[in-house]
Amino acid sequence: MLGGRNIGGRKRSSRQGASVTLAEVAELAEVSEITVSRILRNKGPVAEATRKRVMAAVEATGYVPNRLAGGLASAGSGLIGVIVPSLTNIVFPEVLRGIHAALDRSGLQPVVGVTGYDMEAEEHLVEALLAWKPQAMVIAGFDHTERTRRMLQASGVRIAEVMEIDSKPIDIAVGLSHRQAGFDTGRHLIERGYRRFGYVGHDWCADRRARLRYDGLAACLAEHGLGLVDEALFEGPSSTIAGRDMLARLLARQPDIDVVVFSNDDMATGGVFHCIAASIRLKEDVAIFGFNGLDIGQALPVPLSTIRSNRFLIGRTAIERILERHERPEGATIVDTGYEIVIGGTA
Amino acid sequence: MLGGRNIGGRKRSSRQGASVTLAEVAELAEVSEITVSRILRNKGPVAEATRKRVMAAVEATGYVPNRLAGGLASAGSGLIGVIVPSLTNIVFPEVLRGIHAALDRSGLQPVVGVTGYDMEAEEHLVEALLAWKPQAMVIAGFDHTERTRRMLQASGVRIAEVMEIDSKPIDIAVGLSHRQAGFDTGRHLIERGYRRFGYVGHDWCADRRARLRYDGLAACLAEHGLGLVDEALFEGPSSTIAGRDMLARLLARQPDIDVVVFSNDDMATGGVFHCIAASIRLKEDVAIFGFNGLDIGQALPVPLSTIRSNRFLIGRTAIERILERHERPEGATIVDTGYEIVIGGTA
DNA sequence: CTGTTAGCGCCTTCAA
DNA sequence: TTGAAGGCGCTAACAG
Repeated sequence: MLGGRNIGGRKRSSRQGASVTLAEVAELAEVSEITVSRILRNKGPVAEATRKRVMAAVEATGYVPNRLAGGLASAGSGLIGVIVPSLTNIVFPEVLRGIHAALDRSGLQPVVGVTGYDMEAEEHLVEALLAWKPQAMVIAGFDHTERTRRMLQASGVRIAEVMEIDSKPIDIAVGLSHRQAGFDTGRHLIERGYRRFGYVGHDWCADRRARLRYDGLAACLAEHGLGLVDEALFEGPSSTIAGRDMLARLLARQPDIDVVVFSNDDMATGGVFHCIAASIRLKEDVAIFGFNGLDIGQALPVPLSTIRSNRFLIGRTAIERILERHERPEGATIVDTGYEIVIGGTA
Repeated sequence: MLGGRNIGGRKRSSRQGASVTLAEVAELAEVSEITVSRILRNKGPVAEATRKRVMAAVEATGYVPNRLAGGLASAGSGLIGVIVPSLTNIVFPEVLRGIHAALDRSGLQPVVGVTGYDMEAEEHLVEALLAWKPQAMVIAGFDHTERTRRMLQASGVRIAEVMEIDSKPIDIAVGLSHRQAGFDTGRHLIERGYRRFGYVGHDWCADRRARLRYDGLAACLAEHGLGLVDEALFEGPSSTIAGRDMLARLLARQPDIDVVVFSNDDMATGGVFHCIAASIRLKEDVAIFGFNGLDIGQALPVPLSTIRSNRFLIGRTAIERILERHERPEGATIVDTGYEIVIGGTA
């Protein structure tokens, strides 16, 4: 086929992969490089006959375009930088899912960095990812070093700061108001008749959004002339075990608390487990309230009362908004993806 | 400082970011481009004075290297392609964690693709990621289309197929034998005196590894002259809710089953919830056994009996092995990351 | 220790 | 409808 022309004459670098280049495909198809390039990108007019010949050559050689070269020659790299603090906490993989869903078949690929809730690490990652000349950048939260902020600002590309909307973004923020969510938690529980509030939380240094919810809750209680009876804080990341242990500790100190607000569903699930194991009746003896609306909470023997944040939606929306417009607009934008109170059976 | 030299004279393309280039830094520092390049990469000998001057220029300009250009000019892109079937199932984020951990400060970045358990989608992803000329490729499982396998093979880069080791890899496999794990599950439970086995599973089309475990279990039972009394299969992805519902259904049909093996911990956790809600005594009335060894299982009111696979280790090991050697060796390698039976309290 | 030359593989701009 | 020339930003290989 194709006359079996020998394309071996060209001097080939002996480098990685020794992959087929546009030039080789062009030679085999007996057209110029640019014609092959045009056909592969569906750009500009091409004769059907030429297209067929070229596609055959592409097939025959097993050509895979080099996007490094493509990105360098044209403007965009076709990469999206994504920075999350953790993959352990299920909420971030869910944001990633949303990002992948929105990116599907766009020809763009996410390059993911994980900070481990460390702002220094984040700074290095931003620098590293910016070196790929990404089309855009998605980053969790507003907690950046001054230099990180400068780099993002100077990059000129679109920046989505996701998860929260309680601060002013560089470009666009997508998420929910954690402070308001905390406030609404308090109001909801007060309306349901609870008065003696406890709180079980995890490390705030790492998770500033948990702190915002706490602040909102405290503000709400204060507004109603109430306050937290007691709180138990775990010095580490949130986990089911931590929630279980901390609730045990809190109830040992304050047996007459009637509702405990947890920093998130993982912790709250642990609280539910403690109650089951210790034969404490949920809601009657003590009520439990979480945050996130994870699937696991709804599968518990008694469905967890909580607030559903929309992680998938956050990821998807961030990408959608960013792709709408390639250049960064003048003012900042805030997109509120909202939240809903999930009634459940534990509060 | 630096005499405030004007670097504006150079014609600048008005393209994306209009970012600072090596040439500009070089001009400002009054050295050649290659010198700046060397300094930034710590390659070759450089006078301390020059280094200082160059670093100052880098600072002053806010230079960010362009890795597209760097990758094109040198051999490696500095990208690692990673393909997973899902981010919903927590095991894959855990593998990603291992990958990120091993990549930390290596200067390599993962580019992640998600297939949704779809081999067509996987094929597109492999093609797309290969276009970035990745240094290596990590991909979950052995289930690829013929073309996918050809592309991976032809790429010449190192390929790690992770999660399982029950088939022959293209280059290197890192994971555990799911068939053997299933077999050992059977043996362990038989040793503990269980005889009337039930099985609760999820969609096998998507999750072939669950199928392998099932086959191993069945083989073990057969070897002991036993068989599954009954099984309940959920037509969809694994989830806690599904496990809960399916166990309810199974026990309604077969009240005298004494142990139920679940396709994984998510499903098994649902099973535990069903028992708690229905006041079925775990182990006495019915025993439950999972697979994965997730944290959630160990935080349950009764810790789940299960098998711990080592997802983090799988991800980390895959990267470590791959980075050991840049060229793909002749023969295939298999790395068994093993598993342990977690005794727990449900079986 | 530093610079020169010559690409990497592709795409943009112009011309035919 | 196709092609030629030049360059994207960087680095390898050799000089000096």
